[in-house]
Amino acid sequence: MRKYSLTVRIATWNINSVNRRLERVIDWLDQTQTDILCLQETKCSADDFPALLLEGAGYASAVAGDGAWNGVAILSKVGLDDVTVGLPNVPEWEGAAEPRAIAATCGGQRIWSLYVPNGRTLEHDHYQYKLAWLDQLSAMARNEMEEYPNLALLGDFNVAPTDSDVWDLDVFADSTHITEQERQRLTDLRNLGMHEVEPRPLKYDRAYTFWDYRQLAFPKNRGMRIDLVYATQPFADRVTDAYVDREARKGKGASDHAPVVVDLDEG
DNA sequence: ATGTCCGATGATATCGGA
Repeated sequence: MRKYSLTVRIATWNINSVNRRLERVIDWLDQTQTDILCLQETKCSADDFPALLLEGAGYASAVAGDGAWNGVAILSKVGLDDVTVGLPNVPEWEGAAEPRAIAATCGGQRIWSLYVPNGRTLEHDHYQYKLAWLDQLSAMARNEMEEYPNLALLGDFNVAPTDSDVWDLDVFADSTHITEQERQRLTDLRNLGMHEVEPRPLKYDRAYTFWDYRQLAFPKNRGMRIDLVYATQPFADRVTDAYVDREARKGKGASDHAPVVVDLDEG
């Protein structure tokens, strides 16, 4: 339930296909009274995005998408202005710029919805693409911090910030998501003066945000915390709560990610 | 409670990606 104080509720959720998940997303928005939702892996073109149905639910949409893969969006019922599609100087994958970043100014906040490349394996070109992409993310943040005091980067970073953010470190030996190189890119964001907004778990010790669909990973809590929020100091100072809504990972028809929710004092 | 799910394809089963 909403508190009586003035709060903006912002969330990020990798939904693994917006069209497969639309009813769930709209129900979740209604239940949680979320004001701004960053989506990743919408897996649909901007033209096919269900903007009218979301508008019926009270949300304006900003969308980047070109088909079956990737795709990001921002939904907002507190304003959606100055939309920017894509990172400046974004590295290409196989000759094309992928839809992995979108920004908008929602109320008083500058919000980015981000889907960082997975990297696949350490030997794969996709891993170098991931590192280069994260470098451009830092470059964007450095520039936008000057213009927007209340800036936040939310999304699926595909990086576990610490060893405690994966369920079994041994399983990830020689894998992406935990390497020093990837974590250095998160350190780069902190060195710019951004702060990680760490969500509290609603169950268990760690606030994982992703559990593989396979091998009963969710019931066994074999998860990873890879959906992250980085914010400027003025933004971070307004945070009154942050948590992972693992309930949204339950049941048939769930995404393999749970939403990260951030409550912000409107001041 | 749960032993995968998504979208695409010379499709109606198989594959890449996650």
